[in-house]
Amino acid sequence: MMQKHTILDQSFFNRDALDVARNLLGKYLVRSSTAWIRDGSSSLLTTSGAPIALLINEVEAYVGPHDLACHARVGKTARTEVMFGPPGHIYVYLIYGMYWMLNIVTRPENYPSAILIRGVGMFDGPGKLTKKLAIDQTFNKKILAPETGLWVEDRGVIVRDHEILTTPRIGVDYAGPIWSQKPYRFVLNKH
DNA sequence: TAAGTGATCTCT
DNA sequence: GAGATCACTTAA
Repeated sequence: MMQKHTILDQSFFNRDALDVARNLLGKYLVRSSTAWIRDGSSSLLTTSGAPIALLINEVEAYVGPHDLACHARVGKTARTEVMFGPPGHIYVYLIYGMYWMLNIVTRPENYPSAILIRGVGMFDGPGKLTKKLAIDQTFNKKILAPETGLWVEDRGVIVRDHEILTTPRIGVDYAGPIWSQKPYRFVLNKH
C-alpha cells in the first residue's frame, strides 16, 4: 500500500531544536521549481518541473541565545532576526564568501533556535546540497511550503535510536570548550 | 593543508 | 570605514 506523504507544518518545528533535529532524520527535503534554472551545470533542477525529494541524513541543532555556537548568541541582528521569528521558516546565510547554509527555524517566536541541514540524499556537506538544489538567499525568511518551492515531507521512513549517530557540531570551536563539544550533530547511520 | 570568497559584525 | 571572522569545499 502506498505510503502517504505528509507535509510537515509549523507544529512539527515548534519544539525544542534537539527534538526537531532527531526527528528530521529520515524525513525528505523536497525542492520544486517552476522557474527555469540557468546554471544547469551545478544544479539538479531541470525544466521538467518535477520535485526532487532527498532523504535528510545529517543535521545540527543550534538551541538558543545561550548556545555560544548559535548565531543568535549576540542577540537580534539583521541577519539573525529570522531565527527570532515563527517556526518552520527558512534561515539562509552565506559562509566563507561562497556557500549558502540552509537552516530551519524552531520553537515559537522570540526564541531563536534553528536546525542546520548538513546532508541530504547523496550529498554530504551543507554547502554542496544548497548548490545542487539551487538554494540561496532568496529563500531566507520564507516558510517551508510547496508555494515556496522548498518543504519537508514525512514519507513513512522509520528511524530507530540506534541508527542515529551523535557527535559534536562541526566548525564551532569558537564557541568554547563547553558548547563546541555539545553532542548536537545527528547523523543517520543506516546500513 | 591552505587558499578562496564576501557578508556581517565589532571596533574606530 | 577598516579589519577580523566565519555552522565550507576543493585541489594538492
